[in-house]
Parts: sequence; structure tokens; C-alpha cells
Amino acid sequence: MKWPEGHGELRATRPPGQVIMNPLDATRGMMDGLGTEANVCVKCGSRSIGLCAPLDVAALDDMSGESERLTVEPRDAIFHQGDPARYVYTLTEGMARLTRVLPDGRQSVIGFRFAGDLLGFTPGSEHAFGAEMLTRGTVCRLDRRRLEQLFRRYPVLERRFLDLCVKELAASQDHILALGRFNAEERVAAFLVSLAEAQERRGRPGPVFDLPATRADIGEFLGLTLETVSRAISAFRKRGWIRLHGHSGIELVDRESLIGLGSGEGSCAA
Amino acid sequence: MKWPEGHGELRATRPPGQVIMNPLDATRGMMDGLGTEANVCVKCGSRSIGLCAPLDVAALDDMSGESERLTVEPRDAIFHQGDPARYVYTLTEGMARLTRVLPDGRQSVIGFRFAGDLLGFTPGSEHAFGAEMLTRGTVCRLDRRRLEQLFRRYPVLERRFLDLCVKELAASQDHILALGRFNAEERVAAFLVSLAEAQERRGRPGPVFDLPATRADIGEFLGLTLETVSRAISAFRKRGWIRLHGHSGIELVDRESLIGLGSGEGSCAA
DNA sequence: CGAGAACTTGATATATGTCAAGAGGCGTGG
DNA sequence: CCACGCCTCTTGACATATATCAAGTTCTCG
Repeated sequence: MKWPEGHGELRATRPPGQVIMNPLDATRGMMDGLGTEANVCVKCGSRSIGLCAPLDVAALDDMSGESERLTVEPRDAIFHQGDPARYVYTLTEGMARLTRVLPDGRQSVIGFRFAGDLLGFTPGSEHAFGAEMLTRGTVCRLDRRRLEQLFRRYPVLERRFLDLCVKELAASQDHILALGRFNAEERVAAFLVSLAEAQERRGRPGPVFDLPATRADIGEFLGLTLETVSRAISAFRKRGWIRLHGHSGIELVDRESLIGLGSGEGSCAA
Repeated sequence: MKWPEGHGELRATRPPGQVIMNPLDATRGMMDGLGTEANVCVKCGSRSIGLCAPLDVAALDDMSGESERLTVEPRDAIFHQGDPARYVYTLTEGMARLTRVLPDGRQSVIGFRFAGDLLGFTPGSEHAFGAEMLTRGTVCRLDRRRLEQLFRRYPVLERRFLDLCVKELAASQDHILALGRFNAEERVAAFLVSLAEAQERRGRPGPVFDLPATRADIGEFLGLTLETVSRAISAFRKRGWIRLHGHSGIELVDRESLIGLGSGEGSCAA
């Protein structure tokens, strides 16, 4: 699947009012949408977790009037970097990665997104990054001009975008902190904990979590090579902190140790 | 100087509609406010570049009614990480750095700010990072509750915040890309070019630019040590790409080469 | 059951960090 | 105005975390 549209980006992360002392929040932010709120998006059939949360039923109905639901296969793109930003997307099922490419081909994963997260919002005219599914999934897309109309009709919606955006920004700064100051094991530990938290927030009880991202994906997200990610995971396994279940199942046995490592509480710098 | 207030963060970066293929934008974003627009903020005495740009004179007058102007000495904090987020600040003169601290004391500079930039906006209750001046300067502070009132009175202001925020987010993602994928010289080159561009955008013609940030500041921003930053700068100097003028003046002699290096166009990875 | 993809692990290379000494600029005070 | 002292920067030698290269293994899916 491939569409020539989409763009920018926006997402929710930390409960407002919490100080960011903890880099776990970085990754946490990077992978966490507003997965807790209710309301059913009529057309999408999904919970209106991200965008529509503050809207009433009439508004939701209004909103879903022009939205379309699409199925996406693993590794397919939802939109590409540089595409005209014509639609805004809500990821309704599955997990996606956001990627940014340099002129010379170097690539970086900017973040991961889950069911309920919003993708591709930007005031610009083109998508600043691409989005690809890691699993099979579905998205609900809404024309951007329609969204602007909805902003005018439901001002609360615009405020919601602002809040989501500020939280996303805080999450990005956490990630910057992690990339600039964490060593390999700290980054991987923070990533694993935040992945687990993101899934728990979406109602997956654990103790075994999905890990649809490959070592290469994780490495591109954390600024490491896939081998270094693999070595960190092996080290955790040997310490009894985690247990692997096949290639895409992971169990956090000693979460406290992982949190300690992934929170920047010491061990490495002072 | 030290106040027990302040918080979150928000800023403008790239002209809307520009695709982010270029990591220079990262740093560019990180140091660039909306320095081009007019209007004079009555109480501040300064151009209302960041926040107030879309407001008319009456609104500006209204807005400045409760704002206060303060002078800040070099290395003094405007607000600290964790402070209650009571005010929003506009930097009216000078250059500041935004810092984030980990529990174990490791620190990271998440961005630099210049005259016209907005500091400390957040929907949360505490500042997620601290802001310190690098030079002597002045800030204009506005009570946050007052800002919320202004949002209600001038809806365009809220939209402005959203746009600023999305651009800031794009800039953060550029920085993430640079931290995750650039080597030391590429990061320093991107930083220098973006610093020059930020100053040009604010009307400083060059060719000699201020560099009030120390090697340590730059290193903390780029995820490098001060020695590595120093070596990169020395290497550029030896290649004739830059010339240093005292400890805080820098001249970009061969900007094209710096841009090439700092744009992720090759040389290192492919 | 077979083949490919993803992962693991080892050996080695290298970019950057660390430690240390010295030089240069800038401000202060005589 | 000069001189001293501090702070920042520079440069070198060395250490090390991570990247790179290369097999081999395990899982997954057809």
C-alpha cells in the first residue's frame, strides 16, 4: 500500500503536570498515545482515543463523516517523507514506526506509534517524515481541510491538539536527553520499559509483551547498531532481567532493575 | 537572579511548508525563533516577535498590561527545572540555553534561544527544564493564568501557539536525527551554520557571529565532550572553513563546506 | 519441512571519551 | 596601564564503548 499524501506529526505522552526528570519518559513519550479515554468513533469503529476524546457524540459523528478506514500490511508505508500532507491519520490497530531519512540515505526512527495515536498532523504542506507499519493494522484518515473546518466548529479540538503537541515535545526532549547522555544499555533498558508501559496503558496485561520492532528498528531509534542492541538484550537476559519468547515476545522479569538503568540514576556518569 | 517559577516550552523554527530533509534544520530549529515579524510590545518595549505577532495593537496593549520586564545576568537562571510553571517568558535580549538534568547529575542542553523566542510555555504545572542566560539579557514575563485568559479573548493566539509548537517539534526531531546519526564534525558543522542563520534572521549581518556558548555548552547540546567540540572546531579552522575572533567571535569563511558536512550528504555513512 | 529473515556471538577497528598539561584571552586590581 | 590569575580553550596520549565485519544459530512462515 502506498499513498501520495500525509505529513507532519503530533502525539501525546506524559500526564500533564509531571516533571521530566526521567528519561524513561523519553521513550515512554515516544511510544505512548492517549490510549485511555473512551468514546467510539462511528466511522472508524474504533475508540476515539487520540484526537476526538474531547468531542461529544454529535461532533464525533460529524467528524467521522468524511473519514476513511484503511488496512495496512506489515512494512507498508502509511505515508512517505515529503508526501503532500493531505490527510491526518489515526492508527486504530497495530504498531507503526516514524522514520526520517537523510540525503545520503542514513535513516533514523523518530518514534513508534500504537493504536489510538495520531499520525501526520502538521501545519506544513508536506510530511516531514514517513510512517510504516511494523505489524498488520488499520488506520483512519481524515482530510486535512476537513480538520481545519472542525477546528473552527469545535475550538476544544484545537486546544486538544496544542496539549498533545506540547506533550509530544516534552517526549522528544526526553529522547534527546537519552540519545545525548545514555550509554547503550541505558537506552535499551529505557526503551523496553517504555514499550511495556505503552502496552499496559493500552490494556495489555503482560507479563509477556509484543516486540514487533526488529533489533534494527530499535537500533535506529536509539542511535545504535542492531548488534549493540542485541548485546544489550542478551546481557539483560543473562542477568535474569528479561526473558524472550520467540522473536516477538518479551517478558520483563526484573522491571525494577531495568527502570533503574533506564532512568539515568547512575552506574555510568555521576 | 532566581525565581521559583516558570515551566514547559515552545518555539518556532522552520517556515511552514518546508520539508525536513536537512539536519541543519535540527539545530536551526533549536535556535531559531520567529525573529522576523514586526509589532512593538508596549510594556516590554521590544518587538513582539514570538508570541504576539498575530495580535493587533489593542490586543498587544491588553497583553502587555500585566507583563513584567526583568534583567538577567550571564549564567543566571530564568527559571529552574521543576519550578512551578507560573509564568511564560519572552526573551527580549541576549542568548539563553535550555537544560535538562538527570537524577544522577548528568546534564544536557536541549536547545538555545535568542531574542524574540518564547520560553517556558507548558500545559503542565512545572517547568520540565531550566533556562539560563549565556549573555546578559532581558526577559518579559507574563502570568500563565493571564495567558489562558488571553487565549479565550484572542483565539488566534492559541492557533499561533499550536503552530509554534509543531515547528518546535519538527526541530526536535531534526536534532534527534543529528544525535542519532551524525558524527562529531557533522554535528558541530550543523550547529555553527544554524547559529549563523539564527543570528542573520535576527538582523546580524555577519560575517563574524557571536558564539556566547562555551565548548562545554555546545558539547552538552550535541552529545559530545568539550574536547571533541574543540577538535572539530580546530579541524575546521585548519581547513580554512572558519576563523575565530577572540573567544566569542566566529566567522564562517567557507559556509558551503560546513553546510555540506552538516546536512548529512555523505562523507561518512552512505 | 525448507528457506529466508532475524538474531546472536566473536574478533577486530575506530571514533570519541578521558586524563593531563599547557597556552591564550579577559577581567580585575594594583 | 600593566600584571596577575582565572577561566576557557587547545592539544596530546591513552582508554574504551560502540561500530564493523563475519560466521553461525534460531525462529517464522510458507
